[in-house]
Amino acid sequence: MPELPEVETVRRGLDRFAVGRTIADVDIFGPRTLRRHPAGPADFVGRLRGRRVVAACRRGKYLWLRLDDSSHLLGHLGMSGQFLTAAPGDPDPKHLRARFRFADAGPELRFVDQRTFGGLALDDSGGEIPAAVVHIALDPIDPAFDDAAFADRLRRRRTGVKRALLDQTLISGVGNIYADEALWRARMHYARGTDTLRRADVVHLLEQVRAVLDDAITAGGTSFDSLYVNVNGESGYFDRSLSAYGREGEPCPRCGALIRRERFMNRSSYRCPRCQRTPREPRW
DNA sequence: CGCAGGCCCTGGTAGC
DNA sequence: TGCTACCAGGGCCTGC
Repeated sequence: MPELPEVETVRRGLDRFAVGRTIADVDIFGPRTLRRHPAGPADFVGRLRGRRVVAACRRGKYLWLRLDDSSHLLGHLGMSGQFLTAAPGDPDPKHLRARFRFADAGPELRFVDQRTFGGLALDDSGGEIPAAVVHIALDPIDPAFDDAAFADRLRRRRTGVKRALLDQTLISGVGNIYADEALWRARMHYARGTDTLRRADVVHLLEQVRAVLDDAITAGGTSFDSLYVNVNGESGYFDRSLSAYGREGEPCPRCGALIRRERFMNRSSYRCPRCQRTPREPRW
């Protein structure tokens, strides 16, 4: 599933593929992809025609293209969204949701999304970042991320540490996979109460979050192709590097105990029962 | 305000 | 074989 590393890989792809080009026309397929654009598809398409792409930006799992009139073409991949490139006239893939044609008649950009949790919107409210992104916290690889402020906020919470890592208003970009991986690296149980963490525990956890994100971005970067605007997150390029997530019944790479899968927050959590002991007062 | 849980969505697969 | 149930889970929304 696309989390920060996958979305960053897509952003880099869009940076090379789309920046500097002018949008000639857009096709929208189906009603769901623009559900966050209340003005509707005609408005969306009308505002995009003739706009030049100025920059490809990202915060957490949101990405957007800044356009030459200071509006933003905002996208979220959800669970299955992909941006793909194709030659004009190539057959439409299943689950094609949007097609962007460019004035240079070169390769087009397609938004493909099987499960339609993803979506697009156009924001021309004039802000530096799209209004829908304002409430999203900085992500931990943003140079402006404030470690001390994060530690303070986290320790004031009264919840489990994994819930907090998945809260995009506290720290963005971390999803189920990299939360489990970072907690495994930090030897921390997902139900550890945030209010029981010492400041040093938070610092250490944050180091593990950054390490796993950096490793995944590096892996995504190596598999990146100039004409294929990666990536669906299911392509598995980082799978071999996962230590706990998806490895139920396999030995912990650190201690050999068998990784467990547990239902938590209506999704699966993977942990090593020896390295990540259940706390005395868990906060589920 | 903080926090928890429901809901949206579809294709693959396990089980009967 | 064909049906049902379950699984993947990010983010918005609601209710307490």
